[in-house]
Amino acid sequence: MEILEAAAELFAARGFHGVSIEDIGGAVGTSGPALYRHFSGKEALLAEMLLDVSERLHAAGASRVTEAPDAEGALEALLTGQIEFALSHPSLITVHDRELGNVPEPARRQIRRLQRLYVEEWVTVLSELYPSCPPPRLRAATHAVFGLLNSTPHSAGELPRETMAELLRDMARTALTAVQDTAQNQAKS
Amino acid sequence: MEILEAAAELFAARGFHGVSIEDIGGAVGTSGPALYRHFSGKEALLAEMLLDVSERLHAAGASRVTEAPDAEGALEALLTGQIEFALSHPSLITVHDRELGNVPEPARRQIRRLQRLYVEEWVTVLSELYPSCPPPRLRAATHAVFGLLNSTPHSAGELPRETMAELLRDMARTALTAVQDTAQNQAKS
DNA sequence: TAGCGATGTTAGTCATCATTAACGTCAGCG
DNA sequence: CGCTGACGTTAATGATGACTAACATCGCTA
Repeated sequence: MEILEAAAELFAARGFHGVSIEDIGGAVGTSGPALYRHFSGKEALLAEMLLDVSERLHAAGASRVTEAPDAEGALEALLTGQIEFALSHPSLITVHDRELGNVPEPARRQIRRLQRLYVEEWVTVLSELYPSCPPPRLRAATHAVFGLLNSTPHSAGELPRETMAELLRDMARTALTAVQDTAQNQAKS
Repeated sequence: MEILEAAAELFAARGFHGVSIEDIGGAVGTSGPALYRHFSGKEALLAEMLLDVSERLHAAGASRVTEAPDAEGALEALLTGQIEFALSHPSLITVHDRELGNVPEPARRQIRRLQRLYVEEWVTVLSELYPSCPPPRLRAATHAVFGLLNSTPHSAGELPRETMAELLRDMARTALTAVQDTAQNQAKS
């Protein structure tokens, strides 16, 4: 929906509370209250936006993973999917990890659930690649990789898209090989 | 200052516009307008907060780097400094890269300048380690590493602090070794 | 001890904003 | 033709919130 696109840009730039219904309306050529024909309110709009993102990430991840022949392939698929999304929709990525707190409760739980599932997809794949690594460590590593990949909005335009995608993929893949290096510290404690 | 600490927590949790002057006052035991004895306004408060963070990061980075014997040591110092800061002040980190847009213009430029200087410290050190890498690529890699290190607020409590610090350091260090792998692609294009 | 400067307090004031009301337009279809 | 439902529009309305005013308190020092 065009409205959600525009709202994402605005939310990413100024934050949920920094954007008025008028602003969003203005961005799509209508004025203000027209949006209530499409969304029951500002928070509902945000909820739908985040729900959609979480679903897309989770679903894309799931399908890519089950299609992969082995764990390495699955990781590759997850990386590619996340990078693709992050490069294509930087503002959605930004809003997705900033504004969960502004989603009202029925939807918030569901979004959290999808996010958790998505993280667990990564953790499952990583568990297979690094069986000696305890899951909490893999979870932390996963969040770190998300941070790395989602840095995209901060370095927009520094590099051509394909180059950027490769750089991120290489850095992420390489970073993950470090996850077991100090695993002994974790195991012995 | 206690006020800035409290405000940072609140801004990190709900965003600049999602926090009222009353909220901040309440968090430090006074009520609302008392804050105007210490700051000329809400935006000025944010400006001071971000300016302070940028200065601390930049200054700490600079001093650590000049003390280091070689480029490897300098990178190590930068990593340690950033990780230390990110683990100690997660909400400042969060606010620092979310709310620049809400800082009014005289101060914004200065914060941007400090941020740029800080990034350039990293790029300079990395240039020494990977001379064949063009600076834009190193800049993108630096932002990616920041993203990785600043993932801390998202994985709070998953691991004990020391373990987390080591994991982040190892992942970041390792990720950076990937920066030259595909550098040929960049060089030949 | 009188006065002052720093710091709070409570009660406005004035904007902004989400949301609703009341009122068109108009395409499609009976 | 005339209705209906989708979609917009421009006024309220009612909160909330930043900021200011007017008025304490109180430690300090002349």
